[in-house]
Amino acid sequence: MHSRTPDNSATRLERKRRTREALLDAALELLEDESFSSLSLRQVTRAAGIVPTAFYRHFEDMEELGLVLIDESFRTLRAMIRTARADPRTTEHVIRGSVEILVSHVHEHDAHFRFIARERFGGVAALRHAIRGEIRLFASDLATDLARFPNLRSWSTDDLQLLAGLIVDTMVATAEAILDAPPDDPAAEAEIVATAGRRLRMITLGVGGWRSEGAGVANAGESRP
Amino acid sequence: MHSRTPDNSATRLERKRRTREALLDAALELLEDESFSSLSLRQVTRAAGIVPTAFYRHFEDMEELGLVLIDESFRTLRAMIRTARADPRTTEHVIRGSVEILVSHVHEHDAHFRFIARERFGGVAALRHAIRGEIRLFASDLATDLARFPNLRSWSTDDLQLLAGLIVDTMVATAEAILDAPPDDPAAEAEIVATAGRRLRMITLGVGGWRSEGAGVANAGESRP
DNA sequence: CAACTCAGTGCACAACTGTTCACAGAGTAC
DNA sequence: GTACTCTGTGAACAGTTGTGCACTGAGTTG
Repeated sequence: MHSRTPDNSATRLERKRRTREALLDAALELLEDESFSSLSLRQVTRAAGIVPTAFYRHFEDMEELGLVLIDESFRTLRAMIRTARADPRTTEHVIRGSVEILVSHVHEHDAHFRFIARERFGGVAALRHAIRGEIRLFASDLATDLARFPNLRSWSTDDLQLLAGLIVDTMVATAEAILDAPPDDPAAEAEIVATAGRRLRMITLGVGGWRSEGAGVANAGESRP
Repeated sequence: MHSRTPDNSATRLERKRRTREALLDAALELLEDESFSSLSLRQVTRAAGIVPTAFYRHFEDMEELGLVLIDESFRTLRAMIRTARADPRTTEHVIRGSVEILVSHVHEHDAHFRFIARERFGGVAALRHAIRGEIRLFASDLATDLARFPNLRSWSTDDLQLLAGLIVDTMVATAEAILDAPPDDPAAEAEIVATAGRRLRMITLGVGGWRSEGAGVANAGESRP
């Protein structure tokens, strides 16, 4: 072991990782004011403190950087929901907990969430599709989790997907509302949170009376002609 | 009235109106592929067939053009919903009719809706706020309409707003899903429509068992501490 | 018919964009 | 210690952007 880079081992890769992160951070911050498609490579490198051409040492494209940002964002989101499901007792508990965790995480990673909300239907097709795929996956995960609740155990997977989709959409709308609310206005935010909770409760009330079209009667009006 | 421009009266203003419309149309078409903030004045004028500087004869700004587009879009939306409420018998009728009308109008004015969906959380603050205001107003209108239903007559305005918001959000999500679906794929779209109907039905089922926090018990957990 | 209005033109400018290329110099490998 | 690797540099390119300015010429007006 003559000179196996004894203690400052990752010095080179570490430096690279750091400027890469600087690029991502700079982009994320710039994206609070404008949308991705209008964000230029030069702006990002300028904010990151490197020369434009050095960008290509880390990403082939601005699009590639955008996809990495999406991946980052949903990684935190996934961590969030895992916490929310750690202690699932009743639906009421889950509702209250989910909303709380959603809110706190939106605040903690607000730049990421703002980026996601903005690009969900933004100008860059690749980002749109990536985000849409992640949300779909998210709803799918929720559906399998919902299957564990006693009062939903008899539901068809189709109905569970329906319910999960409705819940996820409500959560997405809530997150978007929080991001759009005036910052440092606890009253406005409290109302959003309260509304989110009531909405979810209203939805779960519908669950009690729900009877699937595909189960009880015939499968009427569904994609099967 | 010696020469009150007898029959070709609006020739001049008409020509102006026409190129103005050409600008708006060109912008709308370009906006199908990219977001507003990345759309340049020159692109629009190029597509409209005029020279860049002539743009200023019609709009002071690109932003002003954007706001006009939003106004246009919601004008058609408003016309739509007026039709949907023309014959309100039962909630079931209203649901089915609303979804149908929404779908047909999204198709008819898909460029407008795509623009709205894209800029709802896009990079330009002025457009975001304008759209958000219009949607809020939309939900408000729906709430007053809901008040006419027998089974909702006893509801508080707060609860009606809640319900209306939930419905509008679901409709918005549906419209966005339709726009994002592969075009000319009737199966995918039929599924979206079916899901929308089922979601709305699930929500209205919740209505039956709903008991307002502010009415029956105390106003628990609301913004009043 | 002469005078005027004004939508659209054409040129110019400085600023910014993405990407190329040869090159520096610190970090690493042997 | 020498040779190599590779992140970041700096100049240069062709292209695009928004906007100012003096203009043309058709449409309108009295």
